[in-house]
Amino acid sequence: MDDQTRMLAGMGGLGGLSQADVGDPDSVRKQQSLGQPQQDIGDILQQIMAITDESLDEAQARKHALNCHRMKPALFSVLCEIKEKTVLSIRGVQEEDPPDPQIMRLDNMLLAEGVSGPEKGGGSAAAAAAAAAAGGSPNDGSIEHSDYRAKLTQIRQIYHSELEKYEQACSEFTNHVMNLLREQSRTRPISPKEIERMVAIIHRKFSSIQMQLKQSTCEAVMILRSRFLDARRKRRNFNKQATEVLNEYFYSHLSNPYPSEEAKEELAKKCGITVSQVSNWFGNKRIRYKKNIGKFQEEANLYAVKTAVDAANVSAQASQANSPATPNSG
DNA sequence: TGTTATGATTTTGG
DNA sequence: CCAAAATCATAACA
Repeated sequence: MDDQTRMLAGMGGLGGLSQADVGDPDSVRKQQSLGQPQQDIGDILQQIMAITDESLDEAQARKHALNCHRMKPALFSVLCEIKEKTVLSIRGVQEEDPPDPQIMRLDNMLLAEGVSGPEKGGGSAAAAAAAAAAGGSPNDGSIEHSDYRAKLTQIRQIYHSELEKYEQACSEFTNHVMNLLREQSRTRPISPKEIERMVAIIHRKFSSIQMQLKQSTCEAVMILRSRFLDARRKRRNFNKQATEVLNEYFYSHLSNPYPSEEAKEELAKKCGITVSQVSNWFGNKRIRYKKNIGKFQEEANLYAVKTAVDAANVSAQASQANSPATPNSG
């Protein structure tokens, strides 16, 4: 709380309280009568200086007395004027918060990752978009994906609750300070403009804390992302039956091994893999077959006889309807 | 432990 | 945007 006291102390030096001298018609009348006031002011100043030497109780009583002094409003307005001239002109220039590029970047990233954006629906859409952007193909419905989304949701919840806490603390503190200043503005010159400035300072402080939160959230998302990508990179061979189905299709369509979207979907269903995995497989197969036909000759023959056998079986089964004596080989 | 096979990702070209 | 080609990373194997 050192900061707080320092900030509050720093406030004292600025501004004039306009309503203090406007509101009191006495101050005008008193200022007009010369001679007497000069002595009064000297008197007041002397008493103010003397306060520091007195005990707390005495000082308190004296302060109250000074507050009620008939010359107080006049002195007050003079102080305001002086402060206005000396300090405000210097400070008034470098105002207006420049939008921090750092925090803008963090904001954008959190938005892009679906952390700070709209809840649930939009969030998962953004996550899917992020996943799609990370890899060429969206891997639909995989275990890792839902895992990733669950973790992201967790991060989002933590982020939002922390953010809320900070915002609440900020507004509480701001209110506290504002009340304090308003209270003090009765005894020392504090302009509303200055209270505003004070609030801005507090908000800046809190937003720097928020930036830390955003930064660590970003880091967490990045780590999660990289782990997610690593997990996706982990290769698991397709089962034997799946590769068989794929190879069968490939070698029986060797002249044009480009399955249509529907064919891909069917193959995917048969093999228990995704459509993009089917596409990957055919992409890899085409290029690798083309690169070294010799190496795949054996395989090609194998599947050629396989399909031939299948065809034979089919025709056999067809003929079985006519003559049920035909035996099938295993 | 080195090599190959293979699924996934990235880069490139139309 | 799609497919080829290159490349990466790991499973499977010798």
